[in-house]
Amino acid sequence: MQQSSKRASKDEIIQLPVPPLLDRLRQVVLSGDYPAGTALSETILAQEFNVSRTPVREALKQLQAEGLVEIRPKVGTFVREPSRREIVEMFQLKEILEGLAAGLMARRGPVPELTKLEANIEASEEAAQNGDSETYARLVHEFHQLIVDGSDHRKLAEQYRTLMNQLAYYQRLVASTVAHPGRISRSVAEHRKVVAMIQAKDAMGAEWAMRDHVVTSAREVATEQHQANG
Amino acid sequence: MQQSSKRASKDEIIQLPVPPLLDRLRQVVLSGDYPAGTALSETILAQEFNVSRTPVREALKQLQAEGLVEIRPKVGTFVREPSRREIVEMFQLKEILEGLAAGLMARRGPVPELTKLEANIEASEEAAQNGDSETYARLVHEFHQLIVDGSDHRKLAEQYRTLMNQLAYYQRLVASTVAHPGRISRSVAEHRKVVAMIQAKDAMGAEWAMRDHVVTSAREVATEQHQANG
DNA sequence: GCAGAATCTGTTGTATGCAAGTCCTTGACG
DNA sequence: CGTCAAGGACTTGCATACAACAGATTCTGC
Repeated sequence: MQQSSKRASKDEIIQLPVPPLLDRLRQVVLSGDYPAGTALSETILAQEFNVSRTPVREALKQLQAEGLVEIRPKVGTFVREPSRREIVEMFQLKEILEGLAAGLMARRGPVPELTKLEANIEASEEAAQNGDSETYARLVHEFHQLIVDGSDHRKLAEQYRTLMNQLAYYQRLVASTVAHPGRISRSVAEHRKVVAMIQAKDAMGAEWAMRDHVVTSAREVATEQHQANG
Repeated sequence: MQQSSKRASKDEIIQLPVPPLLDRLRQVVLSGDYPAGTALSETILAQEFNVSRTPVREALKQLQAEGLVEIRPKVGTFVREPSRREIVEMFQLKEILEGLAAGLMARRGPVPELTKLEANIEASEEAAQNGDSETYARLVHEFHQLIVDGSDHRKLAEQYRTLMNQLAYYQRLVASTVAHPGRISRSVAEHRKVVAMIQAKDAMGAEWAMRDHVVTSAREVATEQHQANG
């Protein structure tokens, strides 16, 4: 009896009652409520979450390792704003990570994610025709995530997640800017090509189609951003 | 007077007297003195480094994020041993990271690292002819590091470093196994090809030459390992 | 009015105490 | 002899107290 309850707590139910402090703090930073440069006081955060400073401090150090905050010794912790250079670098990493993922997925053959990708493309096309940019943005995000998940590569997925976390605030900025009308159909076509390559088990073709798509998207986003700033 | 000493401490001399605890603890884990699975008691480490448990605890959490140790809640901290699957995954990441680095370096044109690479190859050839496997191993490590440094990509370099840290203990294992006699000359040839592509500013060629080299090396290492175990 | 020094507030960094949990060992019992 | 339960020794997790430092502010002398 005691054993059964213990086993249940070791599976996954233990995480449901209260999410770890680290995740809650990460959500605070990623929520965007605090703009870049905002100071995050350990004391205030501790009161906010009804814990002492010690666990808050440990979590903040983790977030610093993830690149989400910057801890200036003896001064304080601040929400970090990636530099232009860092953003470029992160998109380059995004390119090769997703490229590897697509190639690996092509090698795996028929997996559940492939079916979801096909459904995703159909839904994307429909959203594009209806001009539903919000659903379309969600589907694009889902597409890239399906590629990563379908690669069945844990370390890749982990690095990809931290990378996207660092790009999250930037993504928010560009999400508001509406893409060129022609861009959407071209983007869907690129998605189609990636899926086709995976279906054909053409690993190299899938990798390059994916990388090409990421590069094109990033360039588009950069010009949008440039136009918005200029 | 007091001000001058303070300014000196703000430049770079402050880090020389005593390296940060995190780095010292990382060295402890990477040194290999404690085999995988060894328990690292916070109390003992604290006494060892003449500090309290709190900073030790923070550093250990960082090392867990880096994948070097595993913290089992309420049980203890242990030196982590990557699974076979993780090693395969990390070599795949190594492949695309170094590939990207080589490609970026090709795009950069003449940089100091390129000259060092040429010198490295000559030295490698000499070490190979003399059968000096120890220097050769060191030069191989330097070659890969030069590629990464020459890419001038900070985020890549950072991820590469943590990746190689996780592979460090594994590298130690295979470093003892002597490579096939024919492998060394082939490896040097692959290095030559990478450098040639970079000199020719052929980014794609450099990327693929580098990736091919990494894949070949990894496969060689894997079979060596397999033979040693079987 | 102004330059510079002392002060004061708020922050982080560290040490320590205590509670809670895990695991091993020892003992009792069938 | 085997099995299971209770106890103890060890660990981590958290809360709290204190010291040290950075930055802003105020005060003083001119």
